[in-house]
Amino acid sequence: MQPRIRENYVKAIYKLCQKNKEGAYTNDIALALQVKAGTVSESLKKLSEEGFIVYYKHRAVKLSAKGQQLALRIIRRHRLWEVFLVEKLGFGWDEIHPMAEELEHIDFDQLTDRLDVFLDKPSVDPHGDPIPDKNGKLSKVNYRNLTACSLHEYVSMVGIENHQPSFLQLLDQLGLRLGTKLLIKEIIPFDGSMLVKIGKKEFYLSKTVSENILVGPHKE
Amino acid sequence: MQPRIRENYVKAIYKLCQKNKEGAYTNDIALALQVKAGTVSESLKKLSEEGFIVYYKHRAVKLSAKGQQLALRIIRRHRLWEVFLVEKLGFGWDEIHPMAEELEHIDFDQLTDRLDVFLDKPSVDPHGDPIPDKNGKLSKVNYRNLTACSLHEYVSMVGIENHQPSFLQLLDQLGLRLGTKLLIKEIIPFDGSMLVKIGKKEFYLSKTVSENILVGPHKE
DNA sequence: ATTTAATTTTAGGTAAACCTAAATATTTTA
DNA sequence: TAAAATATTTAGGTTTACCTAAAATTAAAT
Ligand SMILES: [Mn+2]
Ligand SMILES: [Mn+2]
Ligand SMILES: [Mn+2]
Ligand SMILES: [Mn+2]
Repeated sequence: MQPRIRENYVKAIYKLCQKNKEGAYTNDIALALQVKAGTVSESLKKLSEEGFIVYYKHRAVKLSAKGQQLALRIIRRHRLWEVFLVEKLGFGWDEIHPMAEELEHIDFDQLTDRLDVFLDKPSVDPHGDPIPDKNGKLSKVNYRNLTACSLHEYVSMVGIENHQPSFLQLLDQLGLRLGTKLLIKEIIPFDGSMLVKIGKKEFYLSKTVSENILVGPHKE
Repeated sequence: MQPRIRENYVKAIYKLCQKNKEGAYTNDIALALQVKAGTVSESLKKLSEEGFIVYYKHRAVKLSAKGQQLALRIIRRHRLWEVFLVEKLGFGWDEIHPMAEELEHIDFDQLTDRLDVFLDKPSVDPHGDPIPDKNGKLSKVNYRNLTACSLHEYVSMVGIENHQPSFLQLLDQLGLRLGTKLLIKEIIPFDGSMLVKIGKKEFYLSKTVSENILVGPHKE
């Protein structure tokens, strides 16, 4: 199996396993990779033979230790390149994903490690997602969803749960970026929206928006 | 035809055309790409249909205008990434080729152009090779071979004609890099070697070495 | 100008990653 | 628990980039 294709499968399975504890389902993998389910079945057999996944027919698949390692290497590269694109080349966080999707497949340990040093060993990417270290260790963060916060809480935006450009552009427009502090002034029971204060401005965030915002304590 | 494969063919043909004015021969392309001649014949037919080359059976092929454009885009990306790897990540000029060989295929105009700006629009790569501009224009340089220089000439190293790591490492060892000034103290008729003075040191360069060194006038 | 040698193309085949559609297995609903 | 719905796998087929070996062409050497 061709490395780039293997990598895309392994990464997709990794991401799906984070949502469904059970594992990744054939149809979901097919959707993620934009191929047909039959193709996925074939590929799963190969990935299993190669030792990257644990696979029993008709059951959701999980990554093996070897598969996890590979997934974390790809995610490390993806996120480091995203930092590069934003910090060094000045791209917006809504523009970088397709480029990182290609750059992540370039597999030279020296390149990754030197890039890491060049970027000052960042711990998170421009979307607030943590970057695995050289050994594939992923610092687990304890982010809360904005909708889980209580009235009058004062929090800081640390991540997002939706990476669509349109969502990122909306956040830009609202002046919401990583590190932005916000105070919850009011929670509207009717539609779940909330009134927040950011800097000097106050405005409403729809539930759909706040559901996709992750926050941490506003320790200063 | 898959973009990466097309790009490797087009680049190989471009390079071969620089040597043989006639064009690129099937066998030479096969050698450059490490495939069999039969495979090249097939591919040439496709590249011709796609309009990247001018192809008559049993004749050496040349790039069309469209093919040249593509070649220069790839070469631009290759050389810009090489500058990045050396200037920003601190790699040696003997280590970067395989990485650039992969990076050159990442095709986002914005990425290339911003990288160019980030690197201060370099005009040459770490090997002294000129970098095509955004419009594919390649400033043609007028380098002379060191062996073509005369006794007591004072010149500056501006390029090389051999990119093998072992050659680059030898130059490192001798303290010869781009911009190094050298004075030709003596030319030995017997083996074509020359005695050169670099800084305070003097030593002999074999003909094999000096044949692969390109120099320009030592204007200061 | 032949014959020989070298080069290139063509013909026929393989393997990988995809597809569609039929068959099978699992899960849900009645 | 049997039928219906959903999910997955399998079977058979396509395309692309590769291969080998034979055939055809071109170039070189008698
Ligand atoms: Mn990818
Ligand atoms: Mn990201
Ligand atoms: Mn390449
Ligand atoms: Mn170079």
